[in-house]
Amino acid sequence: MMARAEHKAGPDLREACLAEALVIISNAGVEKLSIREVARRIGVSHQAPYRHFASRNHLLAEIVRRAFADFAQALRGPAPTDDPAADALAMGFAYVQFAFAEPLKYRLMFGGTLPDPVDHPDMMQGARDAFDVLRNSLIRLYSARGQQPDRETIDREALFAWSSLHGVVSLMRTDAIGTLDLAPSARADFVAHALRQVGTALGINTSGQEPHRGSS
Amino acid sequence: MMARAEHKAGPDLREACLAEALVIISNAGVEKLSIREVARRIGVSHQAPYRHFASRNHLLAEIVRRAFADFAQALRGPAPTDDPAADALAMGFAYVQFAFAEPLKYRLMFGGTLPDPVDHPDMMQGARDAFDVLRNSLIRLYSARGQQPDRETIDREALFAWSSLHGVVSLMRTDAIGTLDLAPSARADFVAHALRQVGTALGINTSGQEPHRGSS
DNA sequence: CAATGGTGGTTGACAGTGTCAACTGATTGC
DNA sequence: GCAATCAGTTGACACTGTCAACCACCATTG
Repeated sequence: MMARAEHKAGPDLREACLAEALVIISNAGVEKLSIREVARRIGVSHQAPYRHFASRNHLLAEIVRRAFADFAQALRGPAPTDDPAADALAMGFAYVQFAFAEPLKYRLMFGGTLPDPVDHPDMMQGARDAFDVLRNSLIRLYSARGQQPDRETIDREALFAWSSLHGVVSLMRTDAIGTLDLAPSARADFVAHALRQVGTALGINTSGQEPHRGSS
Repeated sequence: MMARAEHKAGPDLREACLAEALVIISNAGVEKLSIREVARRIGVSHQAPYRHFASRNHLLAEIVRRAFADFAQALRGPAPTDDPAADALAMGFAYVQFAFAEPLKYRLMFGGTLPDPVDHPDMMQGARDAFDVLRNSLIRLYSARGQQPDRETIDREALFAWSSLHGVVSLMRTDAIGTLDLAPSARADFVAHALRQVGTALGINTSGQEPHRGSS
């Protein structure tokens, strides 16, 4: 009688799983992601996803991998002009914008609940790509000043820039910032201000824009 | 025959649970923390901890609360001298040092898997305290320069400093930094360099220490 | 064409989890 | 002395990930 529900999703069950997993994560958080729930929603047996993902973490790792890839792409987004300083700032904005436009992905990438990268070597490829984008932007920046810093210097500055941006976004997203009783405008300006400060530390003087406190 | 194991822990079962939970978390990560495992290790029934904690998250929230309290204490640690700039830098070091000395607690606080602060109002008290410590340090810093910035400015700068430090530590801890192929010395100097850069952005010129790149 | 094997799906178990409910033994206040 | 409360117990229930065995189909070969 072949009653058995007609082998639902076809060959794209893998994609369906990934899509549904994203829905779950965005609704209930990553820790609520369960393979059984994914299967249930798709209308397929609880074991079916295991044909496509060796474990829950493998499913999650694939989602994270794509998130990193998107992230790297977003950083590559602003086409380079002939002003490396402006480009660097644009990349900073792109970073923050991505974090706000795709909070889900961002949280996935930097939220700390990643599957162990050792078990999922490809997962972090996008992270490496993104870091290269940042490195290159800094190299252009230095080179426009007639400097040719060595790799250590570049890596140091890149790490600093990245970590500052990450810290900014991270504090924004953490509930920590919600529980601090901040002056309202401070919270609003926070991102722009932090970007400006990072620029300052890297020796970019935000063109035309006078720093609003007189010192230095 | 009163065989029932002699009501083990006494009134400090609560403390025993917290201690054992810390062991579990440090060995296997926070997501492996389970009330049943805690109970099992202490040698008590799987339901006993519920006398002291309404749920697994309440147990976790108490651990997090103490971690934040310790953190605030660590930031208060360096006694203020008469050099606010040096004090601010010392606080930066204290921040990073805490993160390295107590990676477990730090990960708990900023790892992103916190119980919802709305359900655990006291949990973040230490975070607010720590932020106040930072605010005060900056106020002293400005005031030593003869400035009296308003609260928005202070909050902005405090957020920037905090987020940068957090970003630094966060990248250090994330496996992300492990998967980037960095110049080795860049990784080693990273923290010191970032602290210096944050100081630069805040207008602190690290005394006697010439910035190693010539510009401005 | 028939046998074969892989591929994608199924059901059924098992151990582990959080948590509700009902119970028991001791301690304590009246 | 006795009721109440506290601290811990056992026993369930629903949920999870994952292993194992099974089944249906499709494409391949012989």
